[in-house]
Parts: sequence; C-alpha cells; structure tokens
Amino acid sequence: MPERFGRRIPEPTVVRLPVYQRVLLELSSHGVATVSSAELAEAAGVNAAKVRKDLSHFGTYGTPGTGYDVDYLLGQIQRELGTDQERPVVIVGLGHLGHALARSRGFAGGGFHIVGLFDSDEATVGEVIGSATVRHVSELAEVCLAEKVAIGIVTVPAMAAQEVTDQLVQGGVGAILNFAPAVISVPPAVHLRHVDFSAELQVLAFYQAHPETAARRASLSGGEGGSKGPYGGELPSSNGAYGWSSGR
Amino acid sequence: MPERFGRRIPEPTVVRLPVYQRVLLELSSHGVATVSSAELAEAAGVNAAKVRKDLSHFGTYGTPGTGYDVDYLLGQIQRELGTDQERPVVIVGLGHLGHALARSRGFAGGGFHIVGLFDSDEATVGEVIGSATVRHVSELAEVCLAEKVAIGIVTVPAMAAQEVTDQLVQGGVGAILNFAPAVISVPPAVHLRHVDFSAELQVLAFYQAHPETAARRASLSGGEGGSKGPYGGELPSSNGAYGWSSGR
DNA sequence: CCTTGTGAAATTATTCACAGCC
DNA sequence: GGCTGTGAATAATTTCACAAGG
Repeated sequence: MPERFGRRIPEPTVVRLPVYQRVLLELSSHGVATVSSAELAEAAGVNAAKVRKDLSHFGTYGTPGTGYDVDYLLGQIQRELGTDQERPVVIVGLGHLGHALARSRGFAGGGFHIVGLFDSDEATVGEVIGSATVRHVSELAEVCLAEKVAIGIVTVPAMAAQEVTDQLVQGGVGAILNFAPAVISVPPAVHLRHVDFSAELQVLAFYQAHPETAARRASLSGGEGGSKGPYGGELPSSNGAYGWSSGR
Repeated sequence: MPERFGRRIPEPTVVRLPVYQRVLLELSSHGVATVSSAELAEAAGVNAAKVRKDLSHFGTYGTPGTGYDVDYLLGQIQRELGTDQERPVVIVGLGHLGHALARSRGFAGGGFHIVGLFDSDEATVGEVIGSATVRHVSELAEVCLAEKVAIGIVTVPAMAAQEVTDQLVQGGVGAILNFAPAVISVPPAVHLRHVDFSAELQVLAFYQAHPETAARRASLSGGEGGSKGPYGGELPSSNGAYGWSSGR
C-alpha cells in the first residue's frame, strides 16, 4: 500500500467513483456477488488497470483469482462518497432548469435532501415544488446557516450567479454546484464545480468541425475506454419497445 | 510555431475554449478592444500561461506588449468552435429536464438549432415547445437522416439511454450529449460527452467528506486557478438588489 | 517596461507488466 | 489459471522562465 491513510485521491479518480457506484448498484440489484476489474471496467467504460489503481487508493481489497465482492465494494465507495449521510442542499433559481432539478430523482437516490428553494421573482415565491416551498432569495444566507446547508445549487442567470454564490458562502455553504454559464469565484475552502450544458455542446461542435482531431475519450465517465466494448464491429440494430416516458 | 496545421488540440484546451469565448463576448460587448493573457486568465479562472499555451495551438497571434485584439480573438475562437455555422440538434426525452433544455437559451446563443423533439409517451407527443412539436421516438432515426442532424441530446431515463443512442447513431448523428445517468457506448466515429448532475453532486459530497484531500481545482472552467483572483482576503459582502427572476 | 510564444522542467495521470495469491 | 495490487514506464498536461517583439 503506497500512502494509504494520509491519502490524496487524484481528482480523475474521484470523478469516476460515482460511475463505479452506479455500476455496482446495478450489479448488486441483479444479485451479482463478485465482479472483476475487467468486468467493472467494461461496464464503466474505462480500462481495467484504471479501475484497479482507482480502487487501490482506498485500500479496498479484492480477492486475487476472484475479483471484488460487489456489496462490500459498493459499501466502501458509498462510504468514501459520503452517500451514507443525508446532506442538506438548496437550489437557488427556479427557472425551467431549477424546477427540473427540484423535481428530479438523483436527490432521492442517495444522500441529498432539498431543504430550501429560492428565487428572486415574487411570482415564483410561495410556489410548492415537491416537498419544499419557494422562498425569497433574501432569506438565503439565513436559511443556509440555520439548516446547516452543505451544498448549494445555482441555477440563476449568469448575471446573478456570483451574487447568489456570495450569499451561499455567507450562509456557510461549503460546496457549490454552478449551472450558470459564468465563471464564479469562491474562497479556497469552498468547493466549486460547474455543469455547463452549452459549453459541452460547443465542445461537441468543435470535434465535429475538426474530424482530424479525434480525441478518443468522453467527458465524464471516460467513455469508450479503448478496450473492445460493445462496439466490436457491427452496429446495434433497433430492438424496439420503448419502455420509457417523459419521466426523470 | 510547434505543429500548427496538422494540429492536435489537447482536450483540456478544447474544454476551455467555450469559457474564453464567453469572456471575450462579454469584453467585446463592453467595448474592450484588447486583453492580455493575464486579464483573460483571471476572468476565465485559469492561469495566464495556460491561456497563452491554449491560444498558441491555433496560431492566434497576440501582440507582445499589448495583448490580444478582443474581436479578432473572439472570431478565431468562434471559427474554431464552429459557432459560426448553425448545427441541427434534436432532443430525445421531454421530461422535466428535456423541457427545460428545449426552452433554454444557449441554443439561441450560438450555432445550435433545434429541429426535432422526441418522446415515447403518447401524452407528450404532439405538445408544442418553443418552435417544435414533440414527435414519437419511433420517427427518430428517420428524421435525423432527413434533417442531417449533427448532435443528439439524450434526456431519457438511464434505462432507455442506450436504446435511444443507438437510434441516433442509426440516424447518422455524429455527436451525442448524454444527460442520462448511464454509461452508454457509441462507435468510435461518434463523439460522446456526458453531463451528469448527480455525479457532480457526489463529487462535491466526497470533497466535503474528505476535507484533507483538498484538490484545488474546479471541474469545467479550471476554477480558482491559483492566482489571487477576487479572493485576496476578505469575504464579499452582500451587494443587494436582485435583478433576476425565474428565467433562463 | 510590458506582454507574447515557447522550449524545457515539473507535475499529474494512464497504462504496462508482472510478482504474488487464490 | 485467473485476477489483484503496484512499481516502473509512458503519456499528457501544466507551469516555469526567458528570449524576442512592440
């Protein structure tokens, strides 16, 4: 073990953890008991060496010759991700996107609990979405302090993103997920991540405009990986029967 | 010039391009004529050396002693990103998130034009959102072929994501932006990126659970960068006057 | 002086490849 | 025989630092 406990986990590893978790959840629900790094890698769209290296950071032991115990590994990853505790979150900005997130599963899934919704529009204030009522943003910092909010989700227009972020920081919020297409800044102790849909579209446009620059890699999950995967040659044909509706 | 034309642009550079573009758009609209790498870096939340290295890949010349011409540089980046052409996109899955995206600006902004909306729910089919009418997903591949769709946006539940992706691929779509919390695979010629809101939340949860592992970097835009930035000490205080509403 | 563009150095991440264990 | 964990090798990215241009 290299530097277990006193650990510094590389960011790319942290980003892959939720993917592994999802795959393991799926395997577990299907009653699969063990999984090899190669199988996990294929399902997560990365390569096997990466899976093993990633997991080794946590001192998670697999069994040579067998692989990893699915439920044990899942538990380890959930513990690492802190998915085993409920974290209070707030959403600021209840436009279309904020509404969609407020209603989304993905909170339900694990470890997140909406304790507040905020908007600056008096017409939106008072609206009930799911289990929460929209409050005016002037109450934001106060509520964050009172509810010990851990994560703030910013879905306001770009112009207002920094202002709202500052309120969250004043409210003692330690992590912010920004959906606004704006660069915002926070004190060093606050964690900040961006979800930028229009930037992602532009990146795709770039690659279409530059077919010669084929970076064989996908954004979040590591994508194609490189190993054969489902695309060993033939295209998948339609397998009919659409079993989904407008949910999510 | 190192390998200009015959260029292979590093992915991290491509991902920063939309951020630079946004900053330049802002500067340009304020009538700023030139910008130094240091100023651009600060506004984009990265460091100056990175800005210069990034821009050097495109043979974009700044002027020593002065900096970059804002409008010229903006034009170069937009050309590189292909923002100067309209790309036809479709959205598949009109749940809350799909609705939000369909109504979102960010398409309007530059280079993207919604030519189709698809869902499997008969109750949703026929609904008019913005300028498009929701069609049944069984028409997906056919419409993509007919409209020469460049980018497909997948906002269906995880279970259906691979199936829908396969239809897009059959429809000749060359780039896919997946919002479903699922690993999907595509042939090597198709570009794939993920936007995974719940994974981002989990990453933030991880860092909160591990304060010792403070990776000073943000996801998309490079975040704090390292240079002083607006946080040179004091916390920003509330500056009142919320000028935004539920829009976006 | 100020600022670019860029080799070279440093840092970070991925992949290889194999010893050791089941 | 199959599979993990991991040092060592490789590749990719960032940062430094400076020569040359305005």
